[in-house]
Amino acid sequence: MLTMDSLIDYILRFGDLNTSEIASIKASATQIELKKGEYFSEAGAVPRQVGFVVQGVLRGCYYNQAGEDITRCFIAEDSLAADYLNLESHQISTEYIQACTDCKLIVFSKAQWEGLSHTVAAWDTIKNKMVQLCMYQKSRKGPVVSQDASSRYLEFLKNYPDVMLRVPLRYIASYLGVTQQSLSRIRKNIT
Amino acid sequence: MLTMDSLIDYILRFGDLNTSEIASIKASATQIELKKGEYFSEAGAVPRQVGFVVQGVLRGCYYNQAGEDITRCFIAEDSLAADYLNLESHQISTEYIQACTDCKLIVFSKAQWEGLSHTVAAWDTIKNKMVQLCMYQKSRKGPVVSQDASSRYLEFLKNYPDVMLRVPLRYIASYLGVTQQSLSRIRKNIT
DNA sequence: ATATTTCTTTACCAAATGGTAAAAAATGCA
DNA sequence: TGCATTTTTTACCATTTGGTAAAGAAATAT
Repeated sequence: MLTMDSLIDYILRFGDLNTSEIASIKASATQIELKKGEYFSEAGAVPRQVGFVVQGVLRGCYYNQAGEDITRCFIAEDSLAADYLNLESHQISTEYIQACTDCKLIVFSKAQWEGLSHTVAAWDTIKNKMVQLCMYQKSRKGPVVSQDASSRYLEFLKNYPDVMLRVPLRYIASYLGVTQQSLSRIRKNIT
Repeated sequence: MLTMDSLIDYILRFGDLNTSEIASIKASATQIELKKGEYFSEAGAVPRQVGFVVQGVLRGCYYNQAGEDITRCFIAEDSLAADYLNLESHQISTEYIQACTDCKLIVFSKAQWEGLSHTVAAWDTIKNKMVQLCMYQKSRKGPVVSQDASSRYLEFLKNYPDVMLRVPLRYIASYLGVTQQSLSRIRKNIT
């Protein structure tokens, strides 16, 4: 289970684990693959699982009032794909998580994810730190409303240089809050 | 100490407290007042305290690369005024927290805030839940880059109806990512 | 390989927003 | 109250962005 190692490395950034704890984490998880376009989780349902991205890029997205498909965030390697908050609160999720490329994920069911607190001493602390870092990064790396479209695009290139090359431009356009025509124009002017 | 009660009520939303725990929380805190325009915390320094807003409105803000004063968030009654993440990580804060109106706050020094884990059993859990809710609300109630300026303004009115009436329009303008002239025009067109 | 589909760019004009300036209104202070 | 300061509105024009349409490029499937 070599790919599990990237998950363990990730978790070790948030707290220590002994050998048996590492084993129980590995035993709780399963690996899955998603084809480009497939959904990891869907709006309208209570979230049932937490994923860790081993390979590929996903996006969190929803349909706005006008029915447009809006990308709220990108999720690439070495980060969590989950609706953290609605997972704990058992509330219905308001957004989809969709694979932008073929993906490999390590997946925990909700019960497995939360059950780890029985076998991993610091699990609650680790879990909290992970969720907080995810939320923090999203807010810090995300587009800022007070910047104009060009600046938001340049920031995006800095924060997600690899994502840029791997997902369709229209996803990036809605993420940055511009039409794809505008984004195309902006790219032209910058080059 | 009647005003302490609003703080205790707030904390009780995140976990249970017994009588002695309530007493130790009250004993750790002090009350302060801020005049309109005064700063609760400043950029460039490691955050030293956590505040709970009893009365008034504050804003989190920073100067962007062009030197413009940008409001990133509003903090009104019954919420926490703090740079949560840099508080724990001991990192230098990148933004100010400034009183938009005369304010009454209940304040914990960093040592007091963290020391409560010794006297309040569920303190770490409570603290984490509070921080997560704050981050979540900011992301959910904040302006969305994919909406146009009018929609962002209308959303703001829904989410912060009282703040609208208590802070200068220019703070709201930078929060919504428009000039105050544009916001003035938008308000005119809506009425 | 060819056809089909999807994605990206370009063009045109309308609409929204920014920048500068100044007037009007509201607020605070002596 | 009257004066000074701050805040908000209005106006003008330049710039940016959106909407519609279509062409070109790239990816995918047959």
